[in-house]
Amino acid sequence: MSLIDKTFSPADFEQRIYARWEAEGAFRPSRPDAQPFTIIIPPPNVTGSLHIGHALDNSLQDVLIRYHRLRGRDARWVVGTDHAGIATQMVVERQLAESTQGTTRQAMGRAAFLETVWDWKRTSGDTITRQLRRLGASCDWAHERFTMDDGFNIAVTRVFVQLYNEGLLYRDKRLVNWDPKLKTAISDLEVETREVAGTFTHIRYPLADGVTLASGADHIIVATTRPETMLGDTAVAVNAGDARYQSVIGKYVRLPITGRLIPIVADDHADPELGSGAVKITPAHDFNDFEVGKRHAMVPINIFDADARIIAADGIPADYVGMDRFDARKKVVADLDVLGLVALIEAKTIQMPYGDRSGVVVEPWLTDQWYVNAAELAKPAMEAVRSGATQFVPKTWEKTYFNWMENIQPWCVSRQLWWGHQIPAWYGPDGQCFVAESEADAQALAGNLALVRDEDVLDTWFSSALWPFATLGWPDDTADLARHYPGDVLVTGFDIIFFWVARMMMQGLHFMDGEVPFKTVYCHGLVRDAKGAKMSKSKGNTVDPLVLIDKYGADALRFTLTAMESQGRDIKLDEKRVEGYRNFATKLWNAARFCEANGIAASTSPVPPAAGHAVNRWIIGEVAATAAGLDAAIAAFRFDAYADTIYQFVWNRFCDWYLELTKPLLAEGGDAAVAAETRAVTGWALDQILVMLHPVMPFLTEELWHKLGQREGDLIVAAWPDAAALPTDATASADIEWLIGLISEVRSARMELNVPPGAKLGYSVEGASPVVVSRLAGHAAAIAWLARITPAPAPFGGTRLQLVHAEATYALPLEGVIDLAAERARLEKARAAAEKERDALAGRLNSPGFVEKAKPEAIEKARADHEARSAEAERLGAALARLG
RNA sequence: GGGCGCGUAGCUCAGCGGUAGAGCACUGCCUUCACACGGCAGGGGUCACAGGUUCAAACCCUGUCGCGCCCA
Repeated sequence: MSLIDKTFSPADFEQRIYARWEAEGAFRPSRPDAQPFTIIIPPPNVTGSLHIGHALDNSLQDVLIRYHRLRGRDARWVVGTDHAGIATQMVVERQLAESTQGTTRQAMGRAAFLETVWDWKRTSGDTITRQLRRLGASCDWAHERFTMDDGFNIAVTRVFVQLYNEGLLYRDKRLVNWDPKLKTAISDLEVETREVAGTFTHIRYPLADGVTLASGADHIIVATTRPETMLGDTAVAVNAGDARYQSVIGKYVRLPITGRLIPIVADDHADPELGSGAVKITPAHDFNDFEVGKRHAMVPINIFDADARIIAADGIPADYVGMDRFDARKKVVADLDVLGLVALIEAKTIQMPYGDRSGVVVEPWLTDQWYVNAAELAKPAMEAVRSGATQFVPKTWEKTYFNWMENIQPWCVSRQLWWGHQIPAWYGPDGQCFVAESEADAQALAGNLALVRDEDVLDTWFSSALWPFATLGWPDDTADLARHYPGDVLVTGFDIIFFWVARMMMQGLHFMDGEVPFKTVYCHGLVRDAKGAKMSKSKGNTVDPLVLIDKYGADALRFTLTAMESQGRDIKLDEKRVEGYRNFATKLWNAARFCEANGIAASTSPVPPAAGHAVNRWIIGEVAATAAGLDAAIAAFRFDAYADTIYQFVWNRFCDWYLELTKPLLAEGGDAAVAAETRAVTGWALDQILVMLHPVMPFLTEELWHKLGQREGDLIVAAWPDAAALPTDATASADIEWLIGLISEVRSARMELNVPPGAKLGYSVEGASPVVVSRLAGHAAAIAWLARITPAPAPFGGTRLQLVHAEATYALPLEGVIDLAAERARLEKARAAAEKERDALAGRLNSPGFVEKAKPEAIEKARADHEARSAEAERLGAALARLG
């Protein structure tokens, strides 16, 4: 047995312990007959590093995995990383730009660029997985996956081809959100709408052919936040019911600058209440206008290239061509102004779409892209949640899920990037499309046509959506799949319900014969700084979990995040909390040192030792209650309750009372049998603490587990206490609660009267029931040790400290130094409190309706409490009377 | 505009129908033979506001005010 060091220093053992667990395969012990418990990790970006959000997400998952592993289940935490298409490609491109050569991917070519990304993945790809190990995450590393490994590539291709053949995935020309910086299409979800200060430009469009409005005006005023798009206008729309414009429907306006004639059409999109009631229609660059254009069979006029620069479209003057969209905007307004056509420019807060990765304004742009029929796939995904096959925790997120799913749009899955799964589609010379799992298969479909493969790759989330089954070997029919699909719980942030959770639901149900990918989705909140601000690098308020781990230990960080996780609410992380839980770890460490120094060692059995002494019987019952509380917390996904329950037990019960109450029992000269029993029970209880705390503080508990004695195996695979099977003793419990109450009363009274802490006093007791008399005798040593009072029968009266506890009155002589006024004040205060409660209870008992309508337990309790408070008030009154 | 959530001790949060809780912070005492990253004791809350339901409301219902998030 090794001695427990005087100082608790987590850095000394955390990494050593983790390495041993991993080397021994402890994260996934062979349990072929056990019920599986499966969690799939939200795969972190392969080139990322661990941020505090990961720390939270993975701490919670590890708590669940370790708990169920301790409960004997075949716990498997499926792990791996995501290739993170756009994010990774951006990182590598930035590096290329900043490198000495200052090159670009276009200059390198696709093959060379991809080789560079793979190199980067190989060199930095294990950063995050190393950091997850520092956190203590007990993942199944032996089967680590990557969304671009060979097996995953097969799965992605299979899914793409099958969805295509089922008509659920198709190529279409429609407006997409185009990111002119990244030069790729992005999905609706990757667009974030921001409110920015902009302008609303009112433009006069001259009516052609001499027609006029009802007002006599020779022009129509339209207003726009994006004047440059007028170069691509194909119509002006007015509402059919708008009297102002009746006369011009079907007529034309002469579009300024371009000189084109465009029709005035009637369409409900034009709202008479808004602005002039007339709107310009640019089908190629506005989602609403695109729909208007379709209704009126207009041919959209695209005015931008991929960089959002003006192209030589119909009627656009040559001096505009090649101009950036924002420069073009200024020029359009200037040119219109020269023509006298700018009616008004007003400042206005406008909603602008931005690319979430690039941060530039997204352009609606007409291109050919691949789409998934999400609305169709969403049907079973919604039904699965409605039926309860998959449940969200907290339940409120189900509403969010339904709300989005019910309004789901076609999912644009093609990206004009290089890093990712290249789309398995080939084109013939005339654009004929062949979708197949391999070029050979495509060629077989195409016959003799020369084929060219689609250049684009798939949205990263397309592959992430397959994570719950592709990681388990799909499309092969594997044993892993049979055993671990569906997963038990998915733990993730609410912010990726749409991106990821919903899509896993859709793909999982579709490709796994209607089986959901997971039974429960636990959504946690965001980690914010201590003041509640969102953490961001630009604000400089980020907290690096590894810095906290270095400073306080991984266990303290894990405990903090677990304790602060109360069902989905955002976490405001204050380093003081981490410090506090490090102190808790230290407390337990020192308690274990104390045990070791007192000859208390590892217990040999999960069954509690036979115990006769009340304090020992009591602590065994307390362990049972704690285990039951922890079981309930896990069942309800109350991580905060889990942390709180074990914290209170360890510190406020085990350390503060049990270890203190048993000190006299272990003292020299005591009953050897009782001492032996106490050592055995203490060792057992400490073992149970280590087991019960292990899911949250795995390193510290494993270290102590071995320091306390020879073990057959590691704590990580030890046995969780069976709460229902542990003996509880109500009598012993009442006994010890009485004892704790008495000691607390005595201490409190001593403090209030400034009795020197070390002073030992005698006491007399009056009104003690036989039970109390026997308890006073039985616990005399503990009372002497902790309350510093010993029996010294003496007549009541005179200058004594008096206190009332459990219907008995105790009197402690103070050798004449008692401050009578202070003692009187103390007793008065206690009596007033007792009387106040007594009266409140009487009021309730006498109030009409209470006795007739309240629950019997409530009435019973009120009566008992009333009686106790009355008796207490009387005894305190008697004590006051004796003071004189 | 639609939806969701939150306003409880100085701070961060539990509690969600039967006498207001925790951690931190604060005050006092204690270098007592596990622990000063500690021990013991203590102060501090008209549970945002206004109505309603109930024998009983921090808790349920309605409304108001304030704050946050998501979607359009």
